[in-house]
Amino acid sequence: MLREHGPVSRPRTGRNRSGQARQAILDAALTLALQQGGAPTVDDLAASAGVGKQTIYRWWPSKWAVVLDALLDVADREVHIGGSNPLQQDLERFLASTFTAIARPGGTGPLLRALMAQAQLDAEFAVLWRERFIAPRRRALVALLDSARANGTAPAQLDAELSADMLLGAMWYRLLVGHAPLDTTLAQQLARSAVT
Amino acid sequence: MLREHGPVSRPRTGRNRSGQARQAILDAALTLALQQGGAPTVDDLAASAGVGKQTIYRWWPSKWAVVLDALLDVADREVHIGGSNPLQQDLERFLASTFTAIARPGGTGPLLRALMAQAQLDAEFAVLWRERFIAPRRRALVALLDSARANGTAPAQLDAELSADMLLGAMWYRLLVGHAPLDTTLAQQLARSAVT
Amino acid sequence: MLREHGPVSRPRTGRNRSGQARQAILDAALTLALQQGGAPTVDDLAASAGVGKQTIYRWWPSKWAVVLDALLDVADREVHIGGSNPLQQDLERFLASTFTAIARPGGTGPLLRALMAQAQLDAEFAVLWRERFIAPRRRALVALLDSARANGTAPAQLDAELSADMLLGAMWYRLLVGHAPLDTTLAQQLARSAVT
Amino acid sequence: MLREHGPVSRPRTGRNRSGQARQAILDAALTLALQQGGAPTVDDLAASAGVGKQTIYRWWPSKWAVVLDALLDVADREVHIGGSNPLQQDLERFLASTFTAIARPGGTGPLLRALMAQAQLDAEFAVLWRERFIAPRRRALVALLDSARANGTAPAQLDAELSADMLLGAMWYRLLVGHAPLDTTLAQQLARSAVT
DNA sequence: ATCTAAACGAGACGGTACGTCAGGTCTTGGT
DNA sequence: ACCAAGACCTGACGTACCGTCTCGTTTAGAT
Repeated sequence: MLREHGPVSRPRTGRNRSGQARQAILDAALTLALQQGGAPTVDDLAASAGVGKQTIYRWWPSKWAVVLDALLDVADREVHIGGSNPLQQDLERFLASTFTAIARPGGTGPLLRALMAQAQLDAEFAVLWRERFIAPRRRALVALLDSARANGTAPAQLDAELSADMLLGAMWYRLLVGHAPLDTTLAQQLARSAVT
Repeated sequence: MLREHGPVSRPRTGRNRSGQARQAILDAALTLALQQGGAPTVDDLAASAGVGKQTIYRWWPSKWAVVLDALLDVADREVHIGGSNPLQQDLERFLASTFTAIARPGGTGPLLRALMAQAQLDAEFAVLWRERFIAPRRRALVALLDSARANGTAPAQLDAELSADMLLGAMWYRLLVGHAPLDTTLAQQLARSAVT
Repeated sequence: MLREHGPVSRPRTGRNRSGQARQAILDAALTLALQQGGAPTVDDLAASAGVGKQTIYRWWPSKWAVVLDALLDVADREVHIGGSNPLQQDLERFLASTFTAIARPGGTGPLLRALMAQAQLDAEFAVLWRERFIAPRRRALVALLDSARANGTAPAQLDAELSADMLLGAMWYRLLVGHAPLDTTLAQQLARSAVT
Repeated sequence: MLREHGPVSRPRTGRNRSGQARQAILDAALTLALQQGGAPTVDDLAASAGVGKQTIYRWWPSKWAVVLDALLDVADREVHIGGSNPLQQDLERFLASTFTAIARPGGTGPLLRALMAQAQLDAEFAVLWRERFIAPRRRALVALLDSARANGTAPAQLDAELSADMLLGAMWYRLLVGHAPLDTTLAQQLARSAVT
């Protein structure tokens, strides 16, 4: 949902937004997007949600924003953030759970690839993508690294920003290029490399 | 150009003109692609090259393959591979020259983003992209890292494959997300992190 | 206003119909319709009248019915029916005044064309159009012709129904096709042709 | 076919217009239009003709122009023009054959109504309609009336233009209003009225 | 003075059709 | 034989209106 109104300026009248339609759209978007590994056509999305196209365009600037919203509703369900254990352990768990959510059958991998691709082609969506998906996850990782340095389980000279880019970069690079899998082995290797 | 003809078996008349068309297509592709930061429409490309659309599809499977070819013609012109100096020095030069070619005004950054995006949406192009662009560059970096380990300027336990993914991953991650620039500072940081 | 209630069966409660809204709708309809030479969109009509769309659909079956009502409010203001003079004179006056109301700048011509057009596309509206606009005017003309035959100022063998169709037909044909103006010359010619 | 090129200015290259597609479009247009008594949707028309929508918009400014072209291909097949017999006889035959083509089951009546309606709503189409359909038919009738006056089977003072408007006007008025049928009785009455 | 019910402005909703854009294929006539 | 020009089919897009369906508010007769 993008058109959030601030504190009510004018007494709203008129029919309220249909939560039913909103949810049907998000559900259909997620289902179709996971099935196809990309955004469905707007017509398919509307038809599958039992909704008029205008209702989609009324609330989202593009179908990609819908898919992003749908994704955000389910993302992080399975991701382990941690923060109180030795860094290598927390990091490995974080990465492993992330990789699993992405790479398992029916996982979000194809969807993430399509969304990252769309962010390259559509500057307007790029903003949403960066601010609502990429940045929060990167911030969480940076925070994890910083707190580890503070409690001594990470080297003092560790640069959290740089490490985050290398860790997430390796993940995305593998996901986008596909030359090697995102598996637990990789999670271990990355976690170990971060603490040395 | 993908349908490379073997050594010319029979003297051909139209060949001269064809080579002319091929170059016009590549030139137009590069010019338009750099201008727009993405692939032009096929009609625009053909018109701008003074060529029929069919002539494009006769030699390339899609306009993206054209753009890739055009990119390969100019890529690496400015990239410093090295190999005989201490790793940190070679690596920093390699990364810095790469980043410059990408991030300078009129650089290939927007083009790389668009091609990486397209590789996510088009499985056929993904193969070309991986084999003709991504893999060679990754191989060069892995070779550099391996040789450095051999001559002792890199730690013995360095995992070249993993390091390559982290280094290139960081680069692509920044390029695709755009949260921070690809500059010489980053090159230094990455080079230093690789030798520790 | 179409939904006339019969004798009150049950004691009515609830807010009364707003005469203000009704008039605002008719005014807006007439203004916009004359401006644009056709029916405005329902949204425009409602907005321009400061009214909800439902208020329109509560009282009229379609926007066309609104425009028809608006037209009936102003039609015949300037039309001279006559009946006591020689047919040619009465007829000429009737036709001339009708033509003027239609063809003068800001006249109802464009509106009549649009309504006749809509009657072809919408069977439900066709009934309204025929019964509330077309038929009364045709009846008036037939009555005029019949009374003229009775008082001897028209030929005894004159077929009033046929003549009415020819006179009104010529008018509508010129209005709809636009190959020649609806002017006083035409009124004279038609009036003369009717009495021979 | 609307985009007639003048005398060839530049040697034409490129694929020629597909006569097959053109005919398929016209056939589908006629079939669907007669079935539905109006223009089909552009999607239906394209699908039914096995053609892309763009192919329709490439050659006709609107679907209505297509339907008009389709109608012109079949119009006049059954209309008897005459010209060498007494006016009343020629006229009656002309009108009767016209009425039959319009009013018989599966006739062009509904289509003519829809086209006349569209001409009221779409100024661009109105030009086509007037010039390619209405005017030629009116000219034929005027010529018939004029020649009859010349050979003495029509009154000397007959005004061919006015009579044409009254005859065709009566026809269109009945067709558009629908208060009475277009039958042979009407043809007789109109023919008789023209010669008195 | 309350209650009930209808009409009201507002505006979101499901739908239909529109006209446009781009991709990749096919066909013609000129060189 | 090759090629420019360009017509073709396909499929998706985003927009314009339509007529219906809520909202919460206002108004007026019945209790």
